[in-house]
This record gives sequence, structure tokens and C-alpha cells, in this order.
Amino acid sequence: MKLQQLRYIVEVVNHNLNVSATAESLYTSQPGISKQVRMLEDELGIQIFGRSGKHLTHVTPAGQEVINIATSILSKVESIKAVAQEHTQPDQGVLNIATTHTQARYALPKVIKGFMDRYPKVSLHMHQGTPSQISEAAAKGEADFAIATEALHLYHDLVMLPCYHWTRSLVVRADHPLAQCDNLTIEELAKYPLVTYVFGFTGRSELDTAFNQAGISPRIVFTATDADVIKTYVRLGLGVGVIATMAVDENDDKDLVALDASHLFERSTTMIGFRKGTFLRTYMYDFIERFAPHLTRDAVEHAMLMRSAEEVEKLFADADLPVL
Amino acid sequence: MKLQQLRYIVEVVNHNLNVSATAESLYTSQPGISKQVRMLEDELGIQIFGRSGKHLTHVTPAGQEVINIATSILSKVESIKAVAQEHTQPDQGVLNIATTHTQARYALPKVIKGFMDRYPKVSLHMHQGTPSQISEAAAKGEADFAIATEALHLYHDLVMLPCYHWTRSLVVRADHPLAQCDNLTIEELAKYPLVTYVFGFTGRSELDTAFNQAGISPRIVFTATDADVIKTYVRLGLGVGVIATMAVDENDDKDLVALDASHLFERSTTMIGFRKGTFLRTYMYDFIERFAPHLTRDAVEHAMLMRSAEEVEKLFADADLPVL
DNA sequence: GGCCGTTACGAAATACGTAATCATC
DNA sequence: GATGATTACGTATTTCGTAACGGCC
Repeated sequence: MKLQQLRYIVEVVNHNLNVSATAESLYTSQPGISKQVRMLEDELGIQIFGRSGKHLTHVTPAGQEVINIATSILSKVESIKAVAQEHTQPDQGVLNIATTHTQARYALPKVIKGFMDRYPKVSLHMHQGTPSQISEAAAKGEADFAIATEALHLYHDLVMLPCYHWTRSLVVRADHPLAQCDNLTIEELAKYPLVTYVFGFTGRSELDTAFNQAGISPRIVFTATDADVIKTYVRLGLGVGVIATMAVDENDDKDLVALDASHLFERSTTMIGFRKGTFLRTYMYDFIERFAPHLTRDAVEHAMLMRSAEEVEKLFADADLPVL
Repeated sequence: MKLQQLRYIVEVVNHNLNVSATAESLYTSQPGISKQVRMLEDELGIQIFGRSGKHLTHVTPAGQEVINIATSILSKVESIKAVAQEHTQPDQGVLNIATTHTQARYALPKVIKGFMDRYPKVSLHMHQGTPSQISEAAAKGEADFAIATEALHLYHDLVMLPCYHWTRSLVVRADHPLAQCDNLTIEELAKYPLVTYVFGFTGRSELDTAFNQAGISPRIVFTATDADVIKTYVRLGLGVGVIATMAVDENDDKDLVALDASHLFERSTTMIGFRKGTFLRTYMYDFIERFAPHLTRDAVEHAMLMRSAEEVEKLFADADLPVL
């Protein structure tokens, strides 16, 4: 058994069982991969991939178990390299962050500015995507950190730590009836067409929950993945915008009226997630702490010792997170 | 980085930094190992081993971290092989048990008989040793299971599950004064010379604790690692034997008088331990359950998800363990 | 017929063992 | 001086890439 063989089978799975594409992405030849995969299967005496003729059709149950273990082996190999670099070039390295537009646009800029000033030799890469893409990227090891409000719970081998709570605000045009309203209720809000985040994005689930519990079906006329787009359509008069409070900009949004809606919807919590069992560089701990000051290195290391998400939750149950 | 290189550095550490001995145990040549170790160090850019001239003197801090990760990688490699065998020959394989004389002689025979009848194709190896040797064997992966009452807590990467409680009995010659005693106290017991287990063995700590708490220093005139030897010296009239109740044999020990001492000493708990994160074969789960019926496969899998020993303890806090 | 995986073969890289050298205890 | 690690070198194995072949869709 060789590390390359493990790399190959994991990458073949990551490329939807397409060996040619896998070969290309690894800068090697198709036959090389085919052969090594077969040799590993022969050595283990099991089929990792199901075949119909010459095509790989599926991963066998045994194969899936092997893939899972292989993935964690490869992640640990990366950890060894990280340990080594930590001792030779402590503030040099790479930091891959997968996150949503909301975080990248409103929550992260300050943090990243400070971080890059402190660690000029760390090259930082932002990967934007849907919450599920984000957690997948972290689970696969393509990203060191996933930062999002939703979908991070989908992968069990991610450690997820709560960073801050945030509430919602409404944004309307100055000529909208709600602009004068002072004691807003959810029933009142539901009378107007709404513009908000796409399902699965940026705390959208708390919004749906609130309407469901009130027994109301709001008319959501337009959804988008980010607040900038939502505000644009609010300006066009499409309806009432429901966005994260942090996305309301005092300067840029003077033409709109913002109303606090923190009493209408349950607050959401933004989490940072990373793969269990991986070595974190010192600058990575520092990044986390810059983003969420209560997540000191000690706190993070403590949380990493927990196995289940429930235990981590308990750990931070009493923590006073910032509310944005 | 190659798996062999990781194997080499781990084995060099296991052989006290003696490369020659390592080479011999791996059936390969000294220079081969030297070279691979150096190549790995060059690739990582760090020293794993400290050297004085040409001798390896110590493991560097960075090296220790690498060694730790490498160990877990190699353990996962074994897991892959086990997964494969589980799917090809479900009831064939190897089972290495490291345990003390007490377990091997009194607690295990029945279990092992039943197990070997059920799994004739599993070759079973018993490794006897001191509690600390036992846990070391499990931590290194030389043994699949460590079964003991003491010292299992020394290694943090072992999962330890409570199997049963046991109490102590006194054994004396029929002509001994205590043979007539009916309400035994610890003060009374301390009047006589004692024969019991060696320090660090078979619940010895609970015995010492009881005397300490009573403020008494007993005269322990002879210690041994197993009850058979202790009973032999009791027969010679050396003193009162304090042994595990399960070590009193109704047939063989008719010449001795046994007195229950469960009220004098805190009961002890025998644990079974295995390495975290390793794949357990079906027959291994079965072995555990045969040894401790409350440790079903489900219960064990659940416990494996815990990270700390304290959590596992909580998990079984309410469990009714057998008392032997 | 085009895409994709397997087989075959040759070339390059690499790991391993033996022998010789050198340092440490 | 003996043990033990490194260097040097030749051999054997292995891996990888190119080219040809064979199945699916």
C-alpha cells in the first residue's frame, strides 16, 4: 500500500469516478492511475470501485470505508508537512478560506486586513460559494476554514465553533408604508412582498421558521445570495428587503430606511469550521481569534478534543458572543 | 513522503533510536533506514532526530509531533487492511490481547474458550505483562486489546471501557487466628503480616488507599504479581493473603479459609482498552461483548465517539456492571 | 464514432543491499 | 576496539509515460 495509491482513489472519487479527469488534475497519466488503483485492490483483495465493463460506476461499501480512512490519512500527511513548516517558517504558508458573500463582504474585510498586515508571507485565498459547497470544500481539505451560517453541520468530520450572533433588519424605500411604522409585527410585515436571501443561505432557515410559527405564508417575490443584490431590487421597489443587520451600510444606504427586525426573527449564529484531526498553524489560530475573540487558541484546542457537535455546543453555551 | 519513511522513523523511536536494531527487526539494512530517515528530514526541512556526531541522541520537539502523527497514520493503514479482510474473510484474522496474569488466569479462560469455538480461524495471542507494559503494547498497536485494572489511563489515545467490578477476599491457613473471625475490620487485619500483589498490579492502589485512609501502615511482608504465588506463600504461613475474590478457587483452595473483604476495600474496576480511531473487526466487537455483556457493539461504537476518558466514564456511570 | 478505461512495453527513477569509511563510546 | 551511523556504488525493482487496444454510451 502506498500513499499515492490512496491519493489516487480519493481523487478518483472526488472526480466522480472519472479516471481521465483525475489524471489530468494530478498531472499524470490515465493508465498510471488505473494500474495503481487495480494494484491496491489486488493487494487488499477487495473491489473499491464497482465496474460495468471498463467503466467505474460506483464505490463499493467496502470501498467507501477504505476511502474514508484514506482521506483521513492524507489529511494527516498534510498535517506533517504543516508541522514541519511551522518549525521552519512560522509565519509563512497558505490559508484557504471558504465562505459566503455575506461574510466576505461584511464580516471579514477588517479581520483579513489586520491578518495580512501581521502575516505578509501567508498567501490567503478566498473561495466563495454556497454554504454546502463551503462545507464540502472544508471537508475535502480544499479549504482550511469554512465560515458560514448554514449547512456546516452536514459534515460530521468538521469541528464547528460559534463566532458571533447576528440579527436581521428590514430595508425599504423611503416612500414605502413601512418606513413610518414604529412597532413592527410579523403579521404587518407579511402584508408586503419580500425580497431576501435564497433558500439555504445566510440564515434563511430562521426566517422561514418565524413565519411558519406565526402560521403565515409570506410572499417572497425575489431572492438572491447577497445583500447587495437584494438592496438593488429594494431600490427598484420590488418589496421589503430582509437582510442581515451587518449588511446595512450607514453611508451607502442613506437612500433606504432600515428597521431593526431583531424581535421578529430568531438570531442566527455564524460558525467557523475546520477538519477534525488536522494540525492548525499558529497563524490559523490567530486568524480564528481575530475573527472571534473568544476563540482563543486554548478554547479552540479544547473544542478540538470534543467529538460531537453537541459537546462543542455545550462548551460555548455560556459564552457571550458578540451580536452584530 | 512515503509510508515506509514514516514506518522507519516510528520504529526507530520504538527501538530507542538504535537504527541497527530497527533495521534488524524490519528485516532490512541499516543504511537503507538511515538514508530514508535523512531523505524525509530533508523533504520536510526539519530534523526529526537530534544527533551528536553520527549517533541519534534524542527526538526533537518537531520530530515528536511528526512521530505522533505518523503513528496515527500507520494505525489507519492497518485499519484499511482490516476493513479489507473484514469484507473478504469476515471470521479470519488475528487477535492480540495484552493482559495481566489475574485476567488471563481467572477472568478470561471461559470467554476465550467460547470465542475460539466460534472463530476457529482467528488466531489468538496472549501477551502477559505488567499493567504499564500492557497499555504500552496497546498504544503501540502491538496488541488489539489491553485488559487490566491499573495503568490503562496512562495513554491518552486509548479508549477504555469498564468491564466489571471486583472485590477482595482474604485467604488464610485454617490454623490462622483470622480463620475464626466473623466481623473483620481493617484494624484487625493490619495486626497480621500481609501477602498481596506487587505495587502497580491488580488493584493494588485501592488496597493502599484503604490503609492510608484508616491511618494504618500494614506490614506487607511479601508481594507477587499473581494470586497463585500469593496463595503458595500463604500456605507456607507467611501471612494473610489479600487477593481478588475471583482468584479464590472452591476446589483447589479447600485447605485455605477465604473471608470476604469487600467491605474493607473499595471495589476495583477492570477495563478493556484499545487504540482510538482504529477499525475493529466484527470478531473483536464480539470478543468485547463476550467479556463484558453490557459492551454491545452499539455501546462500544458510541463510546468510541467520545474523546476524553471522563466522557466515557459518564456514559457508563449508570451501567450495572457485574461484580466478581 | 467518441469517450474512457485497460493492456503492453520501454525508459527513468528509486529503493535496497553490500562493502567501505568514519565517529562515538 | 567495538558498536553503530554514514557514504559510495551496483543491482533490482518499481513507477511512469507513450502507444496500441478494447468496451460502453
